[in-house]
Amino acid sequence: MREYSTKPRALILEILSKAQGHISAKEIIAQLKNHGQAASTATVYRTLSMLEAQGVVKKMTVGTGPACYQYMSERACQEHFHLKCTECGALIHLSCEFLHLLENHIFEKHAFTISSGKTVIYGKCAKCAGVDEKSGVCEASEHRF
Amino acid sequence: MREYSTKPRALILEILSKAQGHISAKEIIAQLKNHGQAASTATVYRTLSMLEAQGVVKKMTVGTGPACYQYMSERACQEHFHLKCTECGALIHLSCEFLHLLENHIFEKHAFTISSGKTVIYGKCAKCAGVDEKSGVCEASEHRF
DNA sequence: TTGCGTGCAAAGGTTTTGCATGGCA
DNA sequence: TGCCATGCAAAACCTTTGCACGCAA
Repeated sequence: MREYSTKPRALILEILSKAQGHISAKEIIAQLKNHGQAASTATVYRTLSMLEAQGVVKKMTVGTGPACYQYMSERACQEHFHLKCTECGALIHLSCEFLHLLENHIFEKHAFTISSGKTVIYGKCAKCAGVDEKSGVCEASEHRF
Repeated sequence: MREYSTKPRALILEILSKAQGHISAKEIIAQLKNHGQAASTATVYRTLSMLEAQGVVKKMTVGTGPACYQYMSERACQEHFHLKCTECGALIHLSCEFLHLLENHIFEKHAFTISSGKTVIYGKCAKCAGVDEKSGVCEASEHRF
């Protein structure tokens, strides 16, 4: 069962590796169209499934929505959490040291191993709650979709 | 906007309250058929959506599969967090000071207002992860289903 | 009587699959 | 040349929605 190196696969991998954080199958297909439609829907899903099995990408689902995939580079390996605004639907991608402390606490004191990729924290974002965007600063990378 | 008390709703609530742990919409529909098909698919989804908004049931997704719903027997479930084991399905109710610190941190440093009642933290419980149940103790109330 | 709740069917979006063709090694 | 990969279309799956009718209050 050899594996071939094809054009669609190379493109999909490239898109995944350049993506900020996670990306959905739909977005990958959209980006492919800009490159001249070099892979069909079925190929995208089949390739993603293969890459997931190989551990090259990580699959995560946010709520009931479509699955998202994240390329596992050294940098992207930082586990992160998701904040989802229940009003406007914004998804905030958050890597923050405090959340690692949370994981440690829950593990050490409550013997529960958090799966950050699967966990979504619901609430209201600054806009919808009418709060000043940045009352403070935290050593964290945030990315908003 | 008054609310009516109807037969389908009563049946759906009964099935939810008798379910061990979580139950999917599909399973609810299957059980309804045994009772003589007293509610349609659409009604099940509409009712579940309504109950979720009221905080009577909690919606949770395990992997890519269909959404599952779990009846919240205690009304005080708004003030604490829930840990859901993705392997055995156990739902752990957790009131812990650390989680209040988390809420404060996320609010002050990331301007996001967490809704603890709507948030479900996914991961593996001690049994499924093969970890000693209590390596430490925390000032917290835990309740397992 | 009022207007919410229901059922049916159709549509919606995401993901998978069958089958013939195309392309890497 | 031998297989694997691809494309297309259709299907599978879960969930939502439109619309007319039914029913609780």
